[in-house]
Amino acid sequence: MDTLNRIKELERLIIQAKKSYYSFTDDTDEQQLTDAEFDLLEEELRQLDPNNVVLRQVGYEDTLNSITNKIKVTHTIPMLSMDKVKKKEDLLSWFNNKIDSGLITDYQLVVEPKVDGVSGDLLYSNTKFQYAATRGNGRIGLKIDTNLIKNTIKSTIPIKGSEIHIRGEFYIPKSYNLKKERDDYEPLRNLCAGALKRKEPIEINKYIEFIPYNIIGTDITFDKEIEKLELLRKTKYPDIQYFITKDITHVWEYFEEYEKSLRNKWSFESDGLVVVFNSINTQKIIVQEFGDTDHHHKYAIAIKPKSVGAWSTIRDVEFNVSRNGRIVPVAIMYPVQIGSVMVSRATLNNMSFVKENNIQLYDKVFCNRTNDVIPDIVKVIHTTKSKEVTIEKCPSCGTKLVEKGVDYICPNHLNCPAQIVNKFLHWFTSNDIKHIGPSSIDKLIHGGNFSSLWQLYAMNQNDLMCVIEKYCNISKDTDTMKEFIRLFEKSKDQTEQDIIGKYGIPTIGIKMLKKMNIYTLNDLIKYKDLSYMSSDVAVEKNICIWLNQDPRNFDDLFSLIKYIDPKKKVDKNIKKKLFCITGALDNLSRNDAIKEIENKYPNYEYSNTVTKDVSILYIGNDATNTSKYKTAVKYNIPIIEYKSI
DNA sequence: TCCGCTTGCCGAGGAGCACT
DNA sequence: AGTGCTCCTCGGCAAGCGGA
Repeated sequence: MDTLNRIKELERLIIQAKKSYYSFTDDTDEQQLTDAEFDLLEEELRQLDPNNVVLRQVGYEDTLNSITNKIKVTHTIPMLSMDKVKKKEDLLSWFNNKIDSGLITDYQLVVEPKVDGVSGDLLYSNTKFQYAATRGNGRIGLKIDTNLIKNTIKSTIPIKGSEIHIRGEFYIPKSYNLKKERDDYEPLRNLCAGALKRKEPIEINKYIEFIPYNIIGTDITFDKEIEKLELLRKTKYPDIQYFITKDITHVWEYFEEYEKSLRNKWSFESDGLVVVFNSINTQKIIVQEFGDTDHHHKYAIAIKPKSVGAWSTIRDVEFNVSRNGRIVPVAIMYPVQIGSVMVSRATLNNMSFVKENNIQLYDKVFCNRTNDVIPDIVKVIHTTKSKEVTIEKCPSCGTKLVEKGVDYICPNHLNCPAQIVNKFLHWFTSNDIKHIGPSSIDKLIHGGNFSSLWQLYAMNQNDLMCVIEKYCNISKDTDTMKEFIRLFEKSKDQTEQDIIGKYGIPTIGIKMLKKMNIYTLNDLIKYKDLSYMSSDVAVEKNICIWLNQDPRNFDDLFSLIKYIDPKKKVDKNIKKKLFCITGALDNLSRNDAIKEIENKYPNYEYSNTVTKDVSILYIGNDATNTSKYKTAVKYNIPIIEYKSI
């Protein structure tokens, strides 16, 4: 068998093994591979084809979505988005801010179009095409079926290197629309995104083009940004026209030229210009000196044109209830065409926003789409019919609303159906559990009388499937059900910290927990102490409020963790935390108590004595006179009654 | 500036359902 | 068994607000 066939064979075996590992059929005919056998297959494939897509998939479980047949791909270098400016002075301050640091000697800037399409990453290995992937969330994208865009993809490029990533934009040229009447113009970006998701190509797929703007690869380095663009010309993909200057004011003049005429001349739709320092060394200096944010580099910026808008009238105001009870007003407008889409809704953020901007029902409003995406009301004119927007009761449960900061809040946090639905939804989305959306959750909660997430985790798999089948209209034998169950099971495999972070305590996400060194419920409960109500640290106060608001808050999270039982999954990076015990415990020996705690909290370790390093002191009866207790008080170490765990 | 939280429109396709 | 309609969900493009 030749190498190529063996590679195909290995791909097939590995994918199949991953699939059967995660399917829940009783298909005993199929022989299951042992882990070792599986590893051997992977190793062999790695030898033959180090960059094979099958090896790059995110863990076994994310390999293949059985419904869409999409494979996840990790971007080892994230595909970041870009910071934006709209005004000349903002562009100047971005530039001057860098120059004023005194570290930059090369002022050259490269200006290029920001093509409005779907971002993509093409991987080439030793000149041969391997795969194309979407940007996804910047870190994990989806593989694109390149059968859909056979004409678009060049199978080889004359650039050597074992791993060459070509980054650019998939787009449909404007000429596609120009053949039509203006009223029939189609939204090209959406159309392109849709076409890339198809199972079978259609006519429109032939129009899709790819224009590269960045190249990242092993064994290649550049001194200048434009060297990348010049090298990319060799790929025979369409090339980006760029403008180069040392003078930032010329950049703005070029932008004005862009708005006036260039934009119309180009064959693709664009949503602004990209400005980047030409010298790669300068880029590096900026990264070192100014860092990166989560989303973008600071050595590049996008200049965005004013967004287009249109007039409409608010015909209604809808009130959404968020998972934390915040009331969010949304303007419902008579549908109006903006660009190539119809807009009928725009958020009004909160009731203070409505009042401060004097927005009323039946007002005439000018609606933008910020950066041509999100509808946004920017001008308001009252009419004779205009009427003040008011709300007193929760639209979901009827509870009287209370004012809190800029928001109106429904205080019925535990029983308000809308809040429960959104809590479920937040958990499902943050855990990447798919196929159960708002509507299904609504039916689950109303029909099935569910009110807490732990109730789902307390069920066995078959009962869960029955419930989902009954209330969410998904039959047991469908791919959707299998995929849902797979993802649901996967959600059990995470640390206690992950669970707390995703659970949705107001203002507390995973990053915040890490910052605060909260790993477990044990770390969390210490904030129940009412002294944190006056804490200067807002998040401490928030946790304190949440814990004391209603004891059922904690009980609910506690039950969820109990049923998920995350003790198997311990983050190895966590330094063990020390705990100590003092005082007599009812019906329990000291040793049993230690075992119990260590079992429950695998990152906790018993310490004989109370030192500064001890994180928690558990106390039993009559413990307040012990020296351990006094030392703990002295060092400000949290003291918790053993009973409370 | 970071983090959490909230918002909209579009096309593709899975799945249920009523009807032939 | 096949067809068309409808509901639902996903993933593509994202930004703005508020608090610290």
